[in-house]
Amino acid sequence: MAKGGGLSIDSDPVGFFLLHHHHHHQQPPPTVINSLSEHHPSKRRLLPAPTMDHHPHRHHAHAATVNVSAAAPPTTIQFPLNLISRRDTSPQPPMPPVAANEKRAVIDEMDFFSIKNSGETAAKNIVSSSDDGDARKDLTNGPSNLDFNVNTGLNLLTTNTSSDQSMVDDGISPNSEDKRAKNELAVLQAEVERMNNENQRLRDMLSQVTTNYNALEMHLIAVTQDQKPENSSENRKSKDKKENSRLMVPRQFMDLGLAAANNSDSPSSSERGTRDRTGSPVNNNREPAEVGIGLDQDKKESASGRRKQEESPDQEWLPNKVPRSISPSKSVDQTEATMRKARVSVRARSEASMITDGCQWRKYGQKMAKGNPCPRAYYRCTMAAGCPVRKQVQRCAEDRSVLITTYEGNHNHPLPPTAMAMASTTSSAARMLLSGSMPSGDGLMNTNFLTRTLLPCSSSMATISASAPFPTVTLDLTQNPNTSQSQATPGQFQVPFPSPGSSLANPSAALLPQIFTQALHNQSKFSGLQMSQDSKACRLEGQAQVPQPLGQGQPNSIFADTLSAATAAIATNPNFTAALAAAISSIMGGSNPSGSSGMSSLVPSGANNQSNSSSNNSSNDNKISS
DNA sequence: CGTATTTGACCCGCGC
DNA sequence: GCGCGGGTCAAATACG
Repeated sequence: MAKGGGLSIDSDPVGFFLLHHHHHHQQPPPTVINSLSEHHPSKRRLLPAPTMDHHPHRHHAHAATVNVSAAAPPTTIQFPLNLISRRDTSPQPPMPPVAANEKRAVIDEMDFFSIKNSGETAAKNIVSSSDDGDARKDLTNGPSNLDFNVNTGLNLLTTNTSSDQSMVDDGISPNSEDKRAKNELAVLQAEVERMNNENQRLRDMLSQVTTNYNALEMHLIAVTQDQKPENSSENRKSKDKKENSRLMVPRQFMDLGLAAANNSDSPSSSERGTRDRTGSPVNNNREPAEVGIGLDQDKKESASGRRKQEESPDQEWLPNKVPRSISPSKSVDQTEATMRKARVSVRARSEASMITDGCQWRKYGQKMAKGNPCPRAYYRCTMAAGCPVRKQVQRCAEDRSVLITTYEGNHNHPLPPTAMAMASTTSSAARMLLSGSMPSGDGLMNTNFLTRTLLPCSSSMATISASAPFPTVTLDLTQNPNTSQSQATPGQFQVPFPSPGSSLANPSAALLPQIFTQALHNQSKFSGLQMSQDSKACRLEGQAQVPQPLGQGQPNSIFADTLSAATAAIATNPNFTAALAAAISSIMGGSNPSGSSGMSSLVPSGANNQSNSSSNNSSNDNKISS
């Protein structure tokens, strides 16, 4: 890291300045300098190079740095997401809770997605059991793990109550032993009861979800019928899709995974010209088509967009982005102009300077942001030439142990499975935000939808903020297992993992974004569907999206997917999994002849690919600083 | 020598 | 119109 932290630069300002003059601009040098010095008085020389690591102590806590939603109350909708259980089984070694502000061992990156880490179990299994349609396998594997986990929880509990055998060994009288046995029994009974309750609750939730699904399906059917005239082929496709979804919910999951893996189609785009100041405008037109990523545009905007090319919205993807602009003419432009870049922000406790998300990043800038003593680092994806994806990494001002990573844009290249989760998360979130830009009706609905879908297993908090600068979805992985939900869900064993942060390193944690993504994605599709009757838009979505799973272009599958996502989310949580396995499989079985297969496919599919190839990729994984 | 990082300057939108 | 602040560029530099 500390590559000689900028010693030299001071000397050459002149030459530098000259070179930059292509844009002879207003600002007289002095002003700039002044302003800089003003803003960041000390920072300049003070920050040792890589700064991310150095956090003196907390000073003024202040605004959440990255535009994490926190800012806008009104536009911010919070809902329990629940994807991850903090506790996830993590033999996870590192990271003592949080304490270590001081002596952070300079871990370069927190391995967010690597599955290899510490033989992860649950998540891995879930993921790995794959699509080969061997449902049984999945079930068997899954449950076993699940059971294991559950048991673990119980044990812990019992242990807490001092019911361990070891105690006996310690030489306690038979009497006490009896007592202990009783206690244990009581505890177990309580546990059982709790489990029952939880089951009940979950069952209810499932039924609710199912109901919703049906309703949505009906709705979708109605909608699609309306659109029918458009593209016969398209329609047919969607229809098929629909049927598939209905019959084979599970399959969809698998599709998701595969699609994700396949998404490679866009590589060609890599040649998208140097998006530098020079080329940006020209290339832009084609990019979208080739790359086919709706968000790319955003990206572009961000990258070269600054240069102000913004108003050449390609109609092609325009629909995607600004689907439902209300007043066509103006709104479109405005939307364009205002086009905000959708972002996904992940808050996680980490001592590392950066989380490992499976991509390769190159740092291209670092700046002090107002209100946060910690510098913000800017990274760009380097896995492909023109990849527009950027991310910002910054420590939270209030809690230096929290690392805030904000992603922006879609990758225009194939991603390693390990990177899929985050990538698809960002793209989906962005899409959702953009498509659902309508704060009112749709947005709300969407949110509710999502919320309800994921509610069942909420443990982490997701925040959607459509508020200013950029619409942002924030995944807060720093919070303790959900509040409300946890209580509602006695079945959750929170004991095991006191420090949520550490759990992030777990694979299961890694699934969160993915799950979330799927939900968002589906959801966005849904909203998109509603708003845009333009079949084209639909098509674009189906094809273009790189990271996306594919089968989803079709409307009807949406809910199914979401459901799947939710299920997957649940699956990530061993506790829930155990409880839900049966229920879900039964439900799946309802729509699909083979219940078991349904279940199996559910879990593994999306994640599946990930885990499988992850092993390979892990090596690839970003190596940013070090 | 090639690649990655550092870091001041530049660009641009926004609020006053 | 100006200044602020966020984001990006790219020369200089460090590193392997």
